Amino acid sequence: MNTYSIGEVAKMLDISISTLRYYDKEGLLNSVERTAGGIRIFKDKDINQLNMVECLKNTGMQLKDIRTFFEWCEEGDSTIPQRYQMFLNRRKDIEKQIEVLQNSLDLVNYKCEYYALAAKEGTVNTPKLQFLKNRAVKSSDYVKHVVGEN
Amino acid sequence: MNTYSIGEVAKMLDISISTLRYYDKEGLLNSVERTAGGIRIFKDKDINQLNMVECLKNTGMQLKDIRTFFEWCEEGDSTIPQRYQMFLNRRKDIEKQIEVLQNSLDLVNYKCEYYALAAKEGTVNTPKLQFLKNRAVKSSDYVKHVVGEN
DNA sequence: AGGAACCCTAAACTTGACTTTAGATTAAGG
DNA sequence: CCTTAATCTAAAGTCAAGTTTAGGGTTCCT
Repeated sequence: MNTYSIGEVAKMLDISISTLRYYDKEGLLNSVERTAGGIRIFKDKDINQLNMVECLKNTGMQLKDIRTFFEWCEEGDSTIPQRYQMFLNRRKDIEKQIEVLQNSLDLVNYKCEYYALAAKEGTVNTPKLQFLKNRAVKSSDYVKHVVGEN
Repeated sequence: MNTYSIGEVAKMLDISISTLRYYDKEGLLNSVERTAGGIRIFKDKDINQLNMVECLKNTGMQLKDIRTFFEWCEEGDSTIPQRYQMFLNRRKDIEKQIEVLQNSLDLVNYKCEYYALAAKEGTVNTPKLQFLKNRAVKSSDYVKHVVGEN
């Protein structure tokens, strides 16, 4: 089993040392060991847990909820239902986020087209842009809803 | 042209009144008019701008950058290149975010399967779960990278 | 044994995006 | 005119997720 200092972990995972210590304080690194002198010794298991933290954080989960999940894991099989429910919720949440982003991407794609043309024409006041706008508005509910003058 | 009070706008867009005032203070509502007595009068143009704010916020943009964009819009055609570049950047950013979320979703989907089975078995210590894990790890680089014990 | 490089904690500070509070003003209806 | 609901501002407070600072300890190498 490999071991790593906090500095090594910071480099490996591209997380700052102070963030790692902060995570520890917040209970996200329950299992890191220490030397007799109090210095943290990270093992592969901890690296793994940190990867999980990053992943859950990416989905918009708060640290305190991630911590709760790890606590459930430590509590053992009795918390399987909670953990299952958490991942079901997470799934719904992520799907919703992707949908929202996809809508924004539709609008942004339209804006890219719009400004590419505006850049070529040197102005925003040209009939070609009206044409573009009409086309976009017909193709997407979200674009129709948000598209403005600029 | 319709006009709306701040309270009406708040209800229509499901944004709190204090948030609207905060946006105004932060320069995101440059064009709202006021009565002689100083009360805000929102027009459709402002509603539109607020929709744009929501959209850009959804993509993770900061208010001050959204404000900069609106300032560019007011400056006129000379800022078309900046605006174009902004939307190109936004597009890249959103695509990256969707990718990250998709990876997390892959892992979460695996976890849902995992815990569905664990819930049925009443425990996490069963050979069936090992089988599931091996299968998942073979199918996705990201799942392989993050999947841990729980 | 001594020094460089690394690590430690506690506590205060930062940032972004709001929300809350307090006290005053305005607008609309009877 | 008077009340009442809605609005206003300025300033302080909140919350999450860190970062920074200050002042010490620990390890490793020679």
